[in-house]
Amino acid sequence: MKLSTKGRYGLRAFVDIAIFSKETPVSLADVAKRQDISISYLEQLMTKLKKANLVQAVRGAQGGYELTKDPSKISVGDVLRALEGDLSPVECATEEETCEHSCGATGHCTTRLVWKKINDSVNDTINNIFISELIEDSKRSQKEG
Amino acid sequence: MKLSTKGRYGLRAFVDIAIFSKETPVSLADVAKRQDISISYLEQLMTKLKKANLVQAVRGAQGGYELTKDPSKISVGDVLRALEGDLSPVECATEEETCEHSCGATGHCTTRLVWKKINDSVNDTINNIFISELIEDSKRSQKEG
DNA sequence: TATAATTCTGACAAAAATAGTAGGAATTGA
DNA sequence: TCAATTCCTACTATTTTTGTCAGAATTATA
Repeated sequence: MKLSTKGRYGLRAFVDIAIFSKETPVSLADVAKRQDISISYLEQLMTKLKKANLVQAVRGAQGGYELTKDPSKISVGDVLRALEGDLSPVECATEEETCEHSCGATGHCTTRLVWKKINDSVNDTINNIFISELIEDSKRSQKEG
Repeated sequence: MKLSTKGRYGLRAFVDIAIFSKETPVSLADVAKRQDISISYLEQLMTKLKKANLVQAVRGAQGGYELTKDPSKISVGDVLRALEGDLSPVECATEEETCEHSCGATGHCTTRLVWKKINDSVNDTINNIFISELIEDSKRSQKEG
């Protein structure tokens, strides 16, 4: 049940961009330095975030990335799903049909209820944390630290 | 964020044993047939469940496995953690120290709050589903189906 | 216009984790 | 004794993860 580095690095990078792109776009070189993630890998992550329409790129010199919307309108769930795909603990937790094909259970699937509940609780959680909150949190800790 | 087959098969196998071991222990051969999981693989899973003191084995002919406690006293969380280890989405979600070593963040870690919240919600969920409920659910669906 | 700073794209590859299998030893009820 | 069973230790194929690399395309600026 571990999140891959895509999700972990990606969310950090996203928050970094959110914080530093207020006036001008942020280059991946800058994100890479601050977050200690290679530029190449960040490029992969950005591809996913662009497809999900969460960031937009400005190409060429002085270019970089910026958010497409206000950070208060983007949830952690949006970002993580863009990076990791569906976060459900098993395939059949999101499908509506029976899960016979995926778990081999004939007829009723005893454990499906469990997977659905896990899925719901994870989504409830991450859909209700917004990037703006993480930015605030970061600012607050900078003052304190 | 997928559960491995250890967790998926293991929980199914566990519920199977819970249901069929009321009077005599259940052999893995029987579980294997009903759940369509190889005996060899089940053996691996049982090792983990035994270590966690959730099942006990009866060796020799007519032997098998049975639960160590009443199914109403065993949560899905107990079983899944025995099979998968810690279910937290990242390493640092359960540790108390800073997570500098695991995520590379210097100082305050912006995203740690997120991982902790996910971790808490998953654990809340699975700690409050008991094996007895899954058994009831299974019986109910047998009557209906 | 030349150059440097960027993103964009696709291919590649090492390492780690997953998902098992295989063989045989040990135990025990009938 | 023997058949059924758990126990234990290796082994291995496949898949996923975690990146790297090379170079093309784009664009601001000197």
